[in-house]
Amino acid sequence: MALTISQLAGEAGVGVPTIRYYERRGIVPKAARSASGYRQYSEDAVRHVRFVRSAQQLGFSLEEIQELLALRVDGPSSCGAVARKTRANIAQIDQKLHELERIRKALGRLLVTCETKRASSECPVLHGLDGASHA
Amino acid sequence: MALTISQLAGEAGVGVPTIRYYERRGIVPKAARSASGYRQYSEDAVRHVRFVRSAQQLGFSLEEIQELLALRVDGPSSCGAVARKTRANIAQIDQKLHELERIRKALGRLLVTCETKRASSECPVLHGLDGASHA
DNA sequence: CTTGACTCTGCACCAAGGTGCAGGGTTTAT
DNA sequence: ATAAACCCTGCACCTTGGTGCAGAGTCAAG
Repeated sequence: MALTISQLAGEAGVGVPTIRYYERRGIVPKAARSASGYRQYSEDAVRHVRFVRSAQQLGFSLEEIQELLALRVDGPSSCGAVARKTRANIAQIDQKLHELERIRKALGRLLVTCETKRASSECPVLHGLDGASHA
Repeated sequence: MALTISQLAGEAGVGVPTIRYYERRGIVPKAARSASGYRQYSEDAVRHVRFVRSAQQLGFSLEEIQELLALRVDGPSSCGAVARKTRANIAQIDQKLHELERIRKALGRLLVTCETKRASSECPVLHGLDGASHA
């Protein structure tokens, strides 16, 4: 027996409009319709939407996920392509990690200044920010 | 002598519309005007905009920057408040770091599977994503 | 005194991933 | 049989940090 859109949404952990949005975007195939025009889904659809959410949690954009799904249709022959995309994503994440660490260090330095030079007339954090563009 | 908006933008390393946008948002005070209605800026404005850019680079949103600027007006007495905000930002960044590391590990695991089990009929990356929501 | 570069205002638009609403039809439970 | 809860479509709107454009006025150089 088929699932309604809200059942699918519930199973997959997303909102109802999100499913319709995915369908419009082509991320999920167009659903079959009942006589009265209601969308009907199989268990496969649940797995499909869960796949999308999982990939999103791993930092893939919807556009990238669409590409991954297209590769999946091509079968195991495209495994190498998927691996390549995954490696590219890892590289992107590493870059974000470095950037965040840079920021963290800069903020940490500001805090240390703040605690050691509390007596000065200017707040060292705000003062430090004035010239931080060279960081 | 006063700076024009494009001179300010050039000095501060932003675009001209960005300055007007900051003014609309209240992130930069309303500029004085010449007889013909042109905005006039002092060197202080350059420092002000640079402050905004620096804080942005440190991961503060424009809304947070607005709060920081408001604190600055209150003088050094609010240094503690600034430090508190900075600490909150560091905590937020640490959370992002953990999240990215979690993602990185998951992607790395998928890749390893991909390389060791290449022979299987399903691409392990795509297969792995199906259930990755429990990660 | 004209030409080109600059400025003004207000409005619309962009990414990304949705969310919300109006106005109508359907299904389910009581 | 009727009310609640669900579904449909299409459209507008939200976030954040801007960007682009049209139409009009202004400033500096030649």
